[in-house]
Amino acid sequence: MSLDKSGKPTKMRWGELDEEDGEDLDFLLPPRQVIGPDDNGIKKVIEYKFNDDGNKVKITTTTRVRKLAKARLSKRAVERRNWAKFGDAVHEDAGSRLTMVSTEEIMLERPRAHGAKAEETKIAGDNLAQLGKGGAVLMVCRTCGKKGDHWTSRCPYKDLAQPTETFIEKPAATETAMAASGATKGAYVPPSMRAGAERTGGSDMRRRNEENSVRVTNLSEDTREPDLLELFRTFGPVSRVYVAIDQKTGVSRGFGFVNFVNKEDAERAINKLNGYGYDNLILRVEWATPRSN
DNA sequence: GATGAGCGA
Repeated sequence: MSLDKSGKPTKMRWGELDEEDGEDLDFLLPPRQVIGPDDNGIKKVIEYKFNDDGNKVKITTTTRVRKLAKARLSKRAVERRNWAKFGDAVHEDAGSRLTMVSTEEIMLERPRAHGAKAEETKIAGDNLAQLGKGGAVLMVCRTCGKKGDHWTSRCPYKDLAQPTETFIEKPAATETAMAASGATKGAYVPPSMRAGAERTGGSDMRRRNEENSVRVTNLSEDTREPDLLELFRTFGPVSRVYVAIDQKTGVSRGFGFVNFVNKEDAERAINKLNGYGYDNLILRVEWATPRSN
């Protein structure tokens, strides 16, 4: 309970609360201040009020912070309690509410997938501008770079590892690359096409994607891609696994494909796993014939 | 016995 200097209770009773004479002159009073709690757990609150006679009264409330609670706090926690408050909490009585709902507005920055948004919009705008002029060729094959002829998926060279000098010139510098292909600023240039990239002899051109493809048949119905990967990865890096699934029933069709990065690994896998008992069935593992498309 | 899905500038 709080007492003022004369020993009279200072807290107003509920009944008295709204019965004062309308005037609210509280803003004329000095601000309320909180001191402590000090090392002994003593906390003082100094407030000023007008009493019934309209005189300014200083009210000092002294309380003892519960020792028990304090004892439970770690040293670090006690230390944190003494940190200076910031934000809206500055106006809060220390310890009056341990948790408070923030009324502050906090702007969150949205993460972007890649590149700057501003840049993207600009690019889109440029394309639109070109469209407007009617001169834009939007169909550019990403494999061979040919414009207006076919999509990447229809590229006659899509199974080849890299475009050769036959249909795309290797630029001297990145800037030239962008200028030559008419690409917008910031377009991706694959490492193999960057200036200074070494070109391995044209003869050992490796096939892309579909190469070192191994067909696995006689799989049990519940064999899934992770299982296949688990089984085949012991031979070397695997670039892709696929298990044919019946689109209607969702059931495995009993065969799949595994693509190896290295041909030798694929070969060893075929030799080792063909005829290998797996899930009570005997696997057949052999080279896959290229996909017809 | 059997050879794969899907997207779009």
